[in-house]
Amino acid sequence: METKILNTVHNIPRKRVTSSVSCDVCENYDCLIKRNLNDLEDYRLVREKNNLRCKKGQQFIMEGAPVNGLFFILKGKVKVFRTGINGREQIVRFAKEGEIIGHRGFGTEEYYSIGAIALEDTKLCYFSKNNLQEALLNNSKFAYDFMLFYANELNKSESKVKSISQMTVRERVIDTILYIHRKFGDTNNFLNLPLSRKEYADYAGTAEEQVIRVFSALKKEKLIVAKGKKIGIINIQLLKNEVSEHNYYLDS
Amino acid sequence: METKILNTVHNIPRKRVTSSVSCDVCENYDCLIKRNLNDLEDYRLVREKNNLRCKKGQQFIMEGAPVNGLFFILKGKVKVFRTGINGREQIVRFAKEGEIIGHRGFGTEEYYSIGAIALEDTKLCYFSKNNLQEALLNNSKFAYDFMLFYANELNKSESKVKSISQMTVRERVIDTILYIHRKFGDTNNFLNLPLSRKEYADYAGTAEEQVIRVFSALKKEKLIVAKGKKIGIINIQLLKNEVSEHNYYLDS
DNA sequence: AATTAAACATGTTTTTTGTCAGGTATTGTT
DNA sequence: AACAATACCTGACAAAAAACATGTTTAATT
Repeated sequence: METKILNTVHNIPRKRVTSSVSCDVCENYDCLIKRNLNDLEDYRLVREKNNLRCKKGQQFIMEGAPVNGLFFILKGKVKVFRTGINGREQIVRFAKEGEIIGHRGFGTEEYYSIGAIALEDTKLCYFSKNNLQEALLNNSKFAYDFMLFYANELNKSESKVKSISQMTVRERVIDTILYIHRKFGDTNNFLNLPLSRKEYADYAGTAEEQVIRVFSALKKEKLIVAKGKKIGIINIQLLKNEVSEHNYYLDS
Repeated sequence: METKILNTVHNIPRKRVTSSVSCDVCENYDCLIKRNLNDLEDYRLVREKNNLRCKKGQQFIMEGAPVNGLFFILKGKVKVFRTGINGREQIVRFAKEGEIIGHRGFGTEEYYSIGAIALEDTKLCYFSKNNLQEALLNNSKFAYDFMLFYANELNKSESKVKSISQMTVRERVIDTILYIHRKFGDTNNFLNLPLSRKEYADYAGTAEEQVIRVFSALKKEKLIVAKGKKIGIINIQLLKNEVSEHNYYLDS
């Protein structure tokens, strides 16, 4: 158990700092920075940003490390987690292009309460806390956008509180499948983000065996197909129906 | 079951609009508006604010009602809840002087996802969404403060996700007692906010009977005293120890 | 003061979930 | 191809929690 925690921390290859990619040419129009770029070009925020590359499986935020800045995903997929009792991993969310990582530490928190691991080769943009603060305090529209972003995150988080405390294991697993589908979509009817049963469990807040059982049941009921990590949804409506009483609305 | 939901909605005495209390003379220095008052005096936000009075037990936010503004508690205590499956009430949090109610609806949400009930006679300040928006978009410091506020709320909410999914019922009940104690304090060793076992259950995410059982156990173990709704903590350290592995940090 | 309703309490049963133990299949590595 | 490692799967059992039943106390109402 103990070792498991440590495993995720040691032996991490150094992040490579690439030549900085300008925000001007960025394609992520969902990105909060990009959306406000017109007003921000003069700030150090965008001039001094850094780009990082992470290999698949690499952890780029450690739980407990001091917060010096904030990451945006330029390209790739990431899982955000925290370690609970007995080193039990809890996956907070999955993130893709344009999303922010580490913002939870931006408030009064001095240290990251979460860790982040790249699920595939990932490019990140890094903005320092100071530069961010400067931009926010000098641009009310930018600060307002950031505020709305947090407000939405809050809504999602609270929906999750509700789900966890009121859904059954089966419902939570279904909800997780739908979440992955909403967020990452599918190609050839297979979800675009391959996850292990363990990862489904860590997100749904249950044990690996339970996920396996639910998957087995859903396969028998012809609601999904599952070839190893490749999960396909056969009847999304029936799945949605099962969780519809609870406003399923966790993240998008 | 169904009727239970409805009961909370009908037959509500009209809110009385009192002569507006100026923010200048307000004593709630924790209030986000009050803290930024120097920069905000020229905005309609503070000039056009309204004051409302609620009797004990009165609901002043209905789930599903459109969001037109935002409430601050000038004086009193409030419970914020949402209705889950089978009309099962889930208490999101308790709030006191200076705190904001209804901010979850401020993001993209058009309708309140929560309801709010006064737990004692309560005075509220009401700010319209438009005026708030005007002030936020013209004052970066104010927007930044609001952003930080949401960031902190997010941290709390996510801590709660962690707790709920990893704590036992007993731990969650203890955690709730400690939460009430942190937030409302005690006098003569009795918590300042009297709640029913049902309300403890709705906050802790369990059933009334479970809370009663845990209370009984804690009484036998001489960790608390309980005379009806009056709950007193005897040994706070032992209680804290039981939940310390989990970062107990939900709200303050 | 009597009556009713609400809150509190506890024992029992049932359901759900977690854990353990032992498999097989799949994948990756040498 | 052989091997190890990992992921996947299933059954059996134990633990936890929820639901039910029922009784008692306390508070509210007439």
